Amino acid sequence: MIKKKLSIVDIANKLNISKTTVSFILNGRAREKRISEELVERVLKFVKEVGYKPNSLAKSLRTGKSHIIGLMVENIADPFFANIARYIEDGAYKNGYRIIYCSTDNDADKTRDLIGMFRDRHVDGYIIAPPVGVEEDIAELLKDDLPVVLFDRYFPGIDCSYVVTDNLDSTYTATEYLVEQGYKKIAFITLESHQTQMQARLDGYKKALEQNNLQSYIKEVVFNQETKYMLEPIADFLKNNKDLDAIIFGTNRIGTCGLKVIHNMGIRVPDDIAVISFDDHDVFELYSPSVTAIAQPVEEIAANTINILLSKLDSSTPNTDNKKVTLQNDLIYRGSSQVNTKLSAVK
Amino acid sequence: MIKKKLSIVDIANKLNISKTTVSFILNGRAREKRISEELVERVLKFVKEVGYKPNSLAKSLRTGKSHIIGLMVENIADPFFANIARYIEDGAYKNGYRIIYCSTDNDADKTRDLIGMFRDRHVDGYIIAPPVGVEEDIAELLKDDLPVVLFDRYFPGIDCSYVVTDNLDSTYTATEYLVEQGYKKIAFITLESHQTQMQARLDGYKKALEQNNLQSYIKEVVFNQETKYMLEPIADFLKNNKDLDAIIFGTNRIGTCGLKVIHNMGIRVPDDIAVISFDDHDVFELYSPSVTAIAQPVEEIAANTINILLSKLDSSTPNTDNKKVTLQNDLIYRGSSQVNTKLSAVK
DNA sequence: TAGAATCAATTTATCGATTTACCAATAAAA
DNA sequence: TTTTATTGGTAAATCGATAAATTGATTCTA
Repeated sequence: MIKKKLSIVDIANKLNISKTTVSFILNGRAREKRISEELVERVLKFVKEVGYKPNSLAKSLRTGKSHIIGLMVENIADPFFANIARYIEDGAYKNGYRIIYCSTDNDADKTRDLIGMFRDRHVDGYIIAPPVGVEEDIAELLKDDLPVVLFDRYFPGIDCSYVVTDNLDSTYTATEYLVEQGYKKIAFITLESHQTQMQARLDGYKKALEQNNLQSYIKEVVFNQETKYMLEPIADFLKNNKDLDAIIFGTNRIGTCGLKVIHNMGIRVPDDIAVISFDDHDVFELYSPSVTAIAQPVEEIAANTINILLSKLDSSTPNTDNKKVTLQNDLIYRGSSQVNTKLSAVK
Repeated sequence: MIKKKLSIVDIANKLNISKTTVSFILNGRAREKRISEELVERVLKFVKEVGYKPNSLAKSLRTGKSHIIGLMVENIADPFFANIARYIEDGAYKNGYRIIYCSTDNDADKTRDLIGMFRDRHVDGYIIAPPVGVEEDIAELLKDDLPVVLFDRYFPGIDCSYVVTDNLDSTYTATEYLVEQGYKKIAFITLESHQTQMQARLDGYKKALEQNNLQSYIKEVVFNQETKYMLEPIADFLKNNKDLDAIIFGTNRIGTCGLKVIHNMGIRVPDDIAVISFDDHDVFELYSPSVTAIAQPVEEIAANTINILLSKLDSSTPNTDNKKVTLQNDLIYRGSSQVNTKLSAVK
């Protein structure tokens, strides 16, 4: 007894009226089209009764709007992106939009392919944490007047809305903080990457060291999904630089990997070595003693991103300039009695 | 110079042939429809040249297939679900399917709404970690012959494919393990939930205690997105049960929350209290000393789930019976020299 | 009183594909 | 010679919605 799905034509036939009338009523254009109250009610009642729902594919084909937002993150399994995905989902959902997501793995070719797939599915808007190498593809989207918001990183040469954090200032402040505490041999262990946010983090570190005439110790690790392949190079680096007294990790992933190495090598934090990591994570809070972290305002990032996109999608708002938002990170001091401080206040 | 997207009609016109012919050629039905080699080549060449891609909305409307899979998890920000989402995405992607996801928050009403939304978007298949209360909605999907695979939990009364893990055996073995070590006052702190997997975890704990004539200490915490609201009840429970010598946590979330409380209260693990948590997490590995965990085979769960769904979607495979898979969890012994063991080997 | 405006819908076109049904010309079979 | 098959396609129907153009009846205006 499979009840075939009803179409608008079925509704119209059952009520002996035209499907257009039904369409107008269902789209709230009854008054505008001067359709009698009585008929409106009759239709609405019947529609509710039989549980009719318009086929959104057909609707999308005709209107060109899919009410779907394409979300491209580096890796949905990464807690930073997973959390952002959740907040974005909530914001979108409340406004009648759905999310179709995918992970780019920072692979430009894969990303290009995914953008193409989003395009031919006619997503209404794009939220992208873009890998290096897709500048032209983003530019293409913009040229075709499609709503795009980048986050986490951006392309300096492209005029596009984005939401990022003050990466450079954060690592600068964190490094300065370590210097003030008397640390001299401070390493920066990060992922090998040419993305703006990763470069900025590195630059902040370099800037602080230069200003203090300290030597830099930089290790760039190649990303790998398999944790063991990330542990080895970190372990090697630490073995070859036994005199380090502090480390800053460039991402949460490298930070947890680094802690595993430190843990395995029996190095004590902060007695043997001080540690600060970019991105906050339960691990940093629970590690003994807990680890100071540069916490990105995940909820704010997501809220800004989705709101900018929604306002672009809202045809009633005039097509204003692209919004470029830089949010402040929180340096969460741990392992001492200090109070957390907005980085601005530290500067 | 925005180039309007080409349609199949444009292609046909430019080549002075019928759109039907173009369609046949593009869908690989040229031979079947006896279209000349020469024309096939001419069309394919031209299509590639102008970069024409069929509008997948129109295609979906006509064929009824969207090549989209709907994925409903409890919360995409939870590392367990985020990881599964990632593996499922990969499996789907390789087979030409895309994922549209949403978080149910274990809310039956929200889930019902989301199922409805997936339906009218004509997703080809459903992957759902269902909350209690949507039995009828799942049954409805099945009645309409839509491909559904549940995971993480299932409904005993409904004949539907699912992939779960041996929750009962896992907590049973974990509890037995603690008893063998000489622990007597073992608590089970879990989320308040009537889902099958949570009940099974609780049952495993109870079973082991009963067999050993030990008293049970059970605390069920109400889930809350805000961490602080989960810390309080756990802290209260621990304060009121100061003589506990071991705790088993029912999920990774409650486990990390529990560790935070333990950490804050200055309780030492395992000197003051032994800890085992369901689900593995970096936190458990890095906590000092590290925490024994019941690791669910995330990749296997995802692989089984997506494969079962894909085989349902593959019309060439006959519509076989529903597959009901129970995978084994890994008890990862930490904080001692023991080797990890498949639970089966322990039994 | 002819023409315009209003009312309350309806008819028809359209979005961009797939699919069914058909066709004209030639070759092979009966 | 008539019938049937094969070749190489095409025209039209269809999926389920929205949008534009149209309609016939009534009422208002000059």
